Amino acid sequence: MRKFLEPRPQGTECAVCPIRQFALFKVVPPSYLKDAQSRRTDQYHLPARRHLYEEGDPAEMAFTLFDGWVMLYRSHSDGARQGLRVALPGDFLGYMPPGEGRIHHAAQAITNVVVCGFRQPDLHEMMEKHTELAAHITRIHARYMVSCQSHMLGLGRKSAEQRIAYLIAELYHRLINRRLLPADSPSMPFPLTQEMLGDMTGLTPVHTNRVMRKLRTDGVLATERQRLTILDHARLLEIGEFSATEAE
Amino acid sequence: MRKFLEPRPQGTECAVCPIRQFALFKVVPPSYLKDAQSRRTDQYHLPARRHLYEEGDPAEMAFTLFDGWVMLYRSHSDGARQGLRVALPGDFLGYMPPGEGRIHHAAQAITNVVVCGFRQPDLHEMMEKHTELAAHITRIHARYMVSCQSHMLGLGRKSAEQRIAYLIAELYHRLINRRLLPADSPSMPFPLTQEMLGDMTGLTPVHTNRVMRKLRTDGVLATERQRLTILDHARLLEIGEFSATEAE
DNA sequence: CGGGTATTTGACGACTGTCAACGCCAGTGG
DNA sequence: CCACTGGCGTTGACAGTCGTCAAATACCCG
Repeated sequence: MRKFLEPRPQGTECAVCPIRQFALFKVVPPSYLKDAQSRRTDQYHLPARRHLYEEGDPAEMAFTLFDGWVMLYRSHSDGARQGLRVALPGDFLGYMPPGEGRIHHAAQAITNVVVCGFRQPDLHEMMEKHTELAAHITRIHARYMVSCQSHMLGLGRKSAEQRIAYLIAELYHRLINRRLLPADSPSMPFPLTQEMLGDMTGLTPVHTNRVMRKLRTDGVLATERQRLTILDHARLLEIGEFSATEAE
Repeated sequence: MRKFLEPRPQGTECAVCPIRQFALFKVVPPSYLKDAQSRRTDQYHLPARRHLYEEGDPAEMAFTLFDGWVMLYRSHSDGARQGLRVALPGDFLGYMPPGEGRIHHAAQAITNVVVCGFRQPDLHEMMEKHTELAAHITRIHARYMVSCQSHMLGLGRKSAEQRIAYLIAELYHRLINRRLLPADSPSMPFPLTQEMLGDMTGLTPVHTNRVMRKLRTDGVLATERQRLTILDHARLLEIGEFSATEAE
């Protein structure tokens, strides 16, 4: 285990998002769970802003995110970051198939984070023994791919306002679908800084701010510290062209 | 088989790119090949500009591309298309894991195309029997994901010129890596219209044209009908920030 | 030769980026 | 308790890349 991953201290639960399901194992029969348990490392804690891994790191470990939010991104030569995905509790990060040496993106903790780590070779071995696991990882990847493609459509063809509205709507519905937020809650935890919002949407922090102001003055949403309230849900979906059926 | 897929007439081989390997099966032991052969449909021919499938189609079939180029894209509400990937011979298209009802992108033939189709349920069944196949599809997906992420970095953070240079360099190196083009060939088949180039890079056809003109007058490349010659390979990679190691 | 498609070019405008400055707030240390 | 500091959010002025609109030219195929 990397040295910056330390056992989680008592009483430091992440307030943002407690997890209630663990994506990697929920479809695996209980008999395999023992195998899995014996191979996984303990839960580890990573403070906000630290990296779980960086671009070019050897692909040693994959992680299930138990608690907290993580941003996956790639860097441009001028230092700008392009966000690839906001990982929420239950997400599976950093997996690479056998033979791939290095990971091509970075993962940075947005909040304090709890992960469960697996060694990649152990995962590959388990996948060979348990086809359900292989099928499940394939399914997870296919879903990521679809959301990745929606994201590409946004980056290439949508306006700044549409991209931001889409991202907020997507996060909101993913939280609800995972039971990390009550289905009727108008407000949600929102630990992203405006700079990170810009990273995800391919915008500069300054322009992100302008768009957020517009969404606020238009009465679409309101922000408090680390929280976001959706005032006009229908309009948010309409602006972002997000349909509630497409969230994972 | 869909009605628009017709058996390929004699003597209509696609001149652009003959295939020499079939990605889906090259790692599957010969004993499984018989199983695969018995399940796949025949080879089918699709003329340029026709769709293999469209957004929202039920996910019945997946395809291995034998010959020709295919563009995968998603559409924006205003009708603009965002290209997701240019599929080359050997690529695997349209696969969805079990339980997914509909495909979320469209696939349009750029050139005349030959594909080999598989019914999705057959694929799912085969994957359960043959873990190598499941692992291989996972590997294919992971690779697609990485190139998808490079594409996102480009859409979000690179200039028009960088995106176009990157795309051309990527296509060139993918053709070479698949032995569809001699390693030292300075020129390549290039059946994309400038409009499709713009679709792939998130630009308008007009601006695509301006960038292509600049690349031409700067002596980086030259175009003839359906062909593209790279005059200054080093500079093309430099502009696009493409490193030859990242092509599939 | 004719009609449709693709490419090319110019003028203009808008969306978004850049640069710079200021305010707010939380945490820190005196 | 208060000054200090650093991070984040906010705002304005200005610039530039890229999109829009329109039209002319070149090219392909029947």
